[in-house]
Amino acid sequence: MSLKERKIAEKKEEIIRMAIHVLSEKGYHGTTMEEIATNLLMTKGTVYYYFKDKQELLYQSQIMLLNRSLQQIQEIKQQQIPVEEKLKKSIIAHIEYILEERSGFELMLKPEQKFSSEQLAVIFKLRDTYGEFFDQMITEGIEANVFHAADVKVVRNIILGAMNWVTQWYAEDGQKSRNELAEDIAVYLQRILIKTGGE
Amino acid sequence: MSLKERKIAEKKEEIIRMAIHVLSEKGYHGTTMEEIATNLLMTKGTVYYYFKDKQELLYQSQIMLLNRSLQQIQEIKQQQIPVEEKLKKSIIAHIEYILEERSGFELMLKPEQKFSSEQLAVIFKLRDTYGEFFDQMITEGIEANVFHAADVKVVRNIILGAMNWVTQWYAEDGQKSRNELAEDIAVYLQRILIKTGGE
Amino acid sequence: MSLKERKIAEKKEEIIRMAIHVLSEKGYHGTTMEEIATNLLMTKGTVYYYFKDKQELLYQSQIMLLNRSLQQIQEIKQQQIPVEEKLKKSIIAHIEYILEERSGFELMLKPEQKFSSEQLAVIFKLRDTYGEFFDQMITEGIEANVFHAADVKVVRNIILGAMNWVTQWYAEDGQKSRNELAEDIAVYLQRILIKTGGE
Amino acid sequence: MSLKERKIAEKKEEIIRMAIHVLSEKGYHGTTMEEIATNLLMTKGTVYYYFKDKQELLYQSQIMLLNRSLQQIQEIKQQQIPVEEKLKKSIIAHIEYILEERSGFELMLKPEQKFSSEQLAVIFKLRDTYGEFFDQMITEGIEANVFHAADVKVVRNIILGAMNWVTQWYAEDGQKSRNELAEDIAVYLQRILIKTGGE
DNA sequence: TATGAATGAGACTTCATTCAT
DNA sequence: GATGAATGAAGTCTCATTCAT
Repeated sequence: MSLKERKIAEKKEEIIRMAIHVLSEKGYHGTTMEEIATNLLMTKGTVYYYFKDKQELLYQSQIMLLNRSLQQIQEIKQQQIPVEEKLKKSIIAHIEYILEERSGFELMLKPEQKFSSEQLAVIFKLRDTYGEFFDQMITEGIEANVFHAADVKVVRNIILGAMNWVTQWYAEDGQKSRNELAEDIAVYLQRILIKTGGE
Repeated sequence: MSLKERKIAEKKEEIIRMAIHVLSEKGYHGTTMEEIATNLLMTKGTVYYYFKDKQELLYQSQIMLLNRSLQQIQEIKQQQIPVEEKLKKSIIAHIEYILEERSGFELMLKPEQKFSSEQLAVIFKLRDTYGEFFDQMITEGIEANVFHAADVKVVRNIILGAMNWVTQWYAEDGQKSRNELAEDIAVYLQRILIKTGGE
Repeated sequence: MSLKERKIAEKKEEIIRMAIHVLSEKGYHGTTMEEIATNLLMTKGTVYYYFKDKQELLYQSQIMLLNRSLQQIQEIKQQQIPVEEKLKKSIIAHIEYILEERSGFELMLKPEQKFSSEQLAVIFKLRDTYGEFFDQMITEGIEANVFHAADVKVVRNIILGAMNWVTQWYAEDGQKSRNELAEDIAVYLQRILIKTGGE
Repeated sequence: MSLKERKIAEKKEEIIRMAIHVLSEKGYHGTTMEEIATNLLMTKGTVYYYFKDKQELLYQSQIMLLNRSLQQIQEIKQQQIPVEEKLKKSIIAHIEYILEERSGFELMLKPEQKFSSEQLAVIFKLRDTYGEFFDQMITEGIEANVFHAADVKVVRNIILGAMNWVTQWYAEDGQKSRNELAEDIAVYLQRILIKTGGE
């Protein structure tokens, strides 16, 4: 039984991965069940066997993306390192992940148009939780007197925007590797927060 | 003749404005010719009289948005004020404009999917020009010894990302007005560049 | 304008007539938009231009059938003839109409499964009104001392059932014409109600 | 072996009963193999193990319904009671049965659309036999000088129609129990046939 | 200029049916 | 005997687009 369930879970994940992939290239409306299926060498019918409709599949895709992000940042949070270090690691992890999946945007945009209200509630909850991790790090830094920021939420969203935007301009063939780029951006973004000597 | 042409131009602009509006709410695929037309109290046929197809209409919309942005920043560039001031004004103008139109994203994303290669060439040209304005300001600041940045292009894109992302999280009902928000963000983003005393 | 509206109304009616026709042969689920369209030498798209969806088209079909029936019986009601005569005429008209359209049943069955609650409300209202015409005739006959019946509603439904069932067994090739058959049935059904001498 | 066969027969009957049940609520096209199976806590595959296809299953359902009806009326026929009494009992039995199963209609309607010609031959044979029972009772009554009717077949079909229609209007919550209703209808329908004093 | 009827391609979805296990 | 994963045909519906008026 557990074996069978795992098989199903695997198949579902396989489909979700493909959905995320197509999604990242074609966008929500441009993604068709046909294309997802064909890429996996199955028929539409099979996809519908595992997911009741397109919305459900894309919702699950979004959930998987969000959960993975949350897991990453949660691990970083538990490490015994200075808060500046945590923030830096979080930024790097986020950028590397988003470049890996290349699908950050399509699903983030106008989710109200795409999902049901129950689905939205879950999605917003996860997003909030993720955002709050950043808030906590920033607040912690302020309390430790290494950061300064009048409006934590604004700073958090500046950081998120700068990170998410990366998929729109980073060219794989560029001079910098993903990791180098992520490191650089982390450094620049830290400058917004870090307190400097004189102050 | 010139009068007739102006009339046509006006009609086109009217349609483009509505297209931008619908686009900002429904996204590229979600925007239908029908809806654009109905909102303007005309029929689809009329829209097709002025624009040969949907792609052309949305392309013109994108062009209009980009040109207006360019105009704004060009005006700022010509002002006789310190470079920090110019950058700040540019950031504020960009954010206010993007919040005004709320359509920055849909068209910015994955333009390869939406436009023909000729159209893309024009779009990328305009985007580049816009980006270069920021690059120039940053470079100018570095030369004037008020900014510091190892990789101008990365910093430019951090700034663009942070600004564009605003549409995704700014709530009109919030405590801050658009202008206040724009000012705040401008201040935070400057921190990335501004050289501080000790250095 | 009125001309244009009439044109639309005509087209709609043409489609409705065909819908009723196909419906009477294939049943609700068996009726496809494709078949309705093809029979009319148009494409599905055209049908959808006039009716927003299948449900709406079949609902309009039902409404048309009911309204025509109501009109018939209303005309009979206003005639200055004895109540027995009215009932007889109503029965004959009903049977001839139902044999003409051959679609009485499919739409009458389980309407709850087919229509929205607003649509159902209208349908039930019309059905009730129609049934009440029969009730009124029966009651009138009782008051005039020519009919007798303890439970008017039961008798009404016996009559309706007997009439509607005709489509299930009447063979066009039979010895009796539609009119003869209708007359016969009317006579038999009257026996249920007519008071006989001795009583 | 006989045990095994009985087991199979039982399973088949179980499935048929559920098919009849679902059918009565959803209609022919609305009934899915999936729903029948799920309601029985089995899978579609199992249903297909016992019935080669949907048509076969629904055909068997129809046969079962018809055979049960036939059995009932056959028992009544053999009773040593006056013919009026037999007819009355037959009517009551029919109505009670049809209200019990609530599925009389869906399968009776347009069987040509649902079954193969071999299947149809059997169904029509059974229906005819059933109808003839009524014919025989009517004829018997005429010969016994208690009934009068010029066209037996028409009267038979009036009776069948009135009875079958009951499912369309009888409300379980009504003032009358099923039995009371059946009795009432039987009385009214008898009026069509019974000879009155003067004649 | 403007309309709106008509089209057709393509997307989503359902479901009877098969088949290997 | 029973299962359930997989399929494919068919149906509903949307929408960009055309064209005669």
